[in-house]
Amino acid sequence: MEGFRVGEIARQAGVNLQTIHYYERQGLLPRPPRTESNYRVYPQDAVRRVQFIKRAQELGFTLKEIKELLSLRAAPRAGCADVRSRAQAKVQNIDEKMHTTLNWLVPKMPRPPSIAECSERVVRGQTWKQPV
Amino acid sequence: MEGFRVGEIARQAGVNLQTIHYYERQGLLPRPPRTESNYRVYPQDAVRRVQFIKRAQELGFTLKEIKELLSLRAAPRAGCADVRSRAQAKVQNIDEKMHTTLNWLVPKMPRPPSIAECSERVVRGQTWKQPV
DNA sequence: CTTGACCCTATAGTTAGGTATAGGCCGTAG
DNA sequence: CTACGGCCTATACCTAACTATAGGGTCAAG
Repeated sequence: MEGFRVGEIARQAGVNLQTIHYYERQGLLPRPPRTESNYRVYPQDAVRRVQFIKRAQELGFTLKEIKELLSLRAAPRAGCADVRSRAQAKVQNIDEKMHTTLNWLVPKMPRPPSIAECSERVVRGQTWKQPV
Repeated sequence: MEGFRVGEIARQAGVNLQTIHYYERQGLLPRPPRTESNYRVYPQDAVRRVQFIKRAQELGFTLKEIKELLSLRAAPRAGCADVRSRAQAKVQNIDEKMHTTLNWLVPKMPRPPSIAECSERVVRGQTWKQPV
């Protein structure tokens, strides 16, 4: 009655079953206990962990980096600052790239007030009175 | 005397020479004119285009998406709103993921004021009085 | 007591995005 | 003239991150 089987975890997390196995082999998911018949049994918490991996990945973290983040999170209580600073570094990185990229993309804006303001506005989700 | 050869572009953009060829094959870089002896001759503008590709990639765009962005940018003046909205959508996407990811990462914060504020602070690069 | 949905391991194949290599031409400095 | 660096094409190879397949066990329903 306790726990879920691998297919259920995969379904709930929206990934392929083989992906779960793959993450386990790569050390991203702890090896779960098995039933008598050798089936993996996961806590429902596993779904969130897989979802976290997917999100972090879409933020540009590699699986290797995610593994590190997860091990830091797992650390008793130490490493908290590490996790924060790593996440922060990544975010800052993304932010910088976002700005330079937008600065390059948008100079063809209609009467742009200034390239800086232009990308600033894009970042903030604001629009112009005269879209084109 | 006009233009640069492929090696120079690659060097200036900080990528492998073969990468330039690869981008050309994928339609990300226009086929440049050639010399008598069949050497590619690029405008110095090509460097910025390659750098843009790299930055956009690091923002999570695939080469396929970048190709679209570039073609929109190339459009006479139409498509400007498209470029903006695509960049905007991507940025918003990243932003959302950043928040949910951080929300999951940081719950082990020391006396966190609230999970929401916690991740908010991380995003803003603020720290706590008692880091750990 | 067999069928079907599930699980297991192991291995092979796939896609994106490069990177390296082979075999050969250009062009200039010695 | 020949050595050397740079370029050409074509092809092969590589890594990350899956995804599929083969061959076989489990187990509850009919």
